[in-house]
Amino acid sequence: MSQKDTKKCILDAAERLFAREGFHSTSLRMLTREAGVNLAAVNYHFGSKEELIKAVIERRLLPLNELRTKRLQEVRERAQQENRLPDARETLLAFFEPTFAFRRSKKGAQDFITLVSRSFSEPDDTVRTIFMGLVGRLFQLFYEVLCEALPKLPRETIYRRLHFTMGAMGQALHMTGTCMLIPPGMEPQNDNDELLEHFVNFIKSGMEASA
Amino acid sequence: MSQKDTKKCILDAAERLFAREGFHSTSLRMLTREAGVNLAAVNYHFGSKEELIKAVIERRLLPLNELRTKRLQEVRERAQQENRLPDARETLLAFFEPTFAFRRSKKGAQDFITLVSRSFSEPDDTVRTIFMGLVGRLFQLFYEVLCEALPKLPRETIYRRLHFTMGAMGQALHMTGTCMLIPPGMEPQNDNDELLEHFVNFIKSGMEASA
DNA sequence: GTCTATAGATTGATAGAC
DNA sequence: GTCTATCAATCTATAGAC
Repeated sequence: MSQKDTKKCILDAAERLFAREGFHSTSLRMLTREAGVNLAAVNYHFGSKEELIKAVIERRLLPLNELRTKRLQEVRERAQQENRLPDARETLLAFFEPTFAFRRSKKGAQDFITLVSRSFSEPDDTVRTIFMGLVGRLFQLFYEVLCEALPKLPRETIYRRLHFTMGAMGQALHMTGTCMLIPPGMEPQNDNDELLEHFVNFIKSGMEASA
Repeated sequence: MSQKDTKKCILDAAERLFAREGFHSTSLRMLTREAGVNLAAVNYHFGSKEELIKAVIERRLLPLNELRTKRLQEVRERAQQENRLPDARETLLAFFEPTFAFRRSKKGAQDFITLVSRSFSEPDDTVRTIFMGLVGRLFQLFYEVLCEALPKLPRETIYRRLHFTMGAMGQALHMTGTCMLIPPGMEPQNDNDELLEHFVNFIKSGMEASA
């Protein structure tokens, strides 16, 4: 197996296991067995278990964040050129369309989503610090464009609502996974576009509520 | 130390450490040292680490769920007696008022909230299964009263929005903890009533959005 | 009921042969 | 780069003295 394949196999297995079993519950033995590589390979290629989780998160999050940042900047610039305020729905879509699209884009994306959704409330410093470092500037931008789109609302109100929104997003993104309520006879709909539509409707209405 | 004190010390320390370090990262050595009791005390009093986490969750959640259930049933019965539909805001408050009040009621409540917020996306079967078993019927009731309050909306829409809501609640409840965005010069407001008010406004608006 | 001591298993990491 | 073998530390759980 080439070096590149080995690294990729480890990253794939780590993504799957860290998401399904948790970071601490996943041992390197479990992980390397699942990846079909030698036990020593993780430390050789990544240095440590901590460096591995960092690599797992960065592999997916860096490109996704770049895309979301670009979309948000476009919304802001288009509004400036047309001498108007950014539209709230456009702003939300700039952030959530790439996010929900990513969810269906790649093998392992659902596992990654689970991993990230949990990072908001992750107790482990390693994981949470890595994650927060990667999304901080993006969230700041999202917050600023939202404030421009909703100039009548106090900024603290938007700030709070953005937190609520991020929590809601976490649930929305892994709704395909475990559902907490299973009303009899109700099949969870997993169509991605429909889910995004429902989600943005919900959030837009909540965001625009009078303060 | 009396038997009762020992059990309580263990429960308190477990609540704190499971919330702050995670279930798997907390060893019995760490836990019993923090509690000021002997290493063997956990297994003597609770049987195993798994039984301990169950006891930690049940101690707080059983009384809280009883209260929320009672409040929801009252909303439903009052509407029936007055021959009208339940009010959406009343329904939301029946669930969230006790929840947010609990957050400030007891020492250790904030740690417990952290623990529970994370349970929605908890990878560990032990924790998630215990938690889901304890809230399943309550969530079902909440869902039903909401459907009665919002008869114009498709039930699947309410079902989805209830998931979003639960995710948002998780973020709202530990907003006192780590904040992801810290816009310069903005001090997070931690007044409980105000947070509840903001939250219910947000959720009510999202819940009532046309489908 | 509380303690010490320890069994028995598993962990992350590394040294050294190939 | 990949492997085996192993170290040193940690873990949960328990046996047995007091």
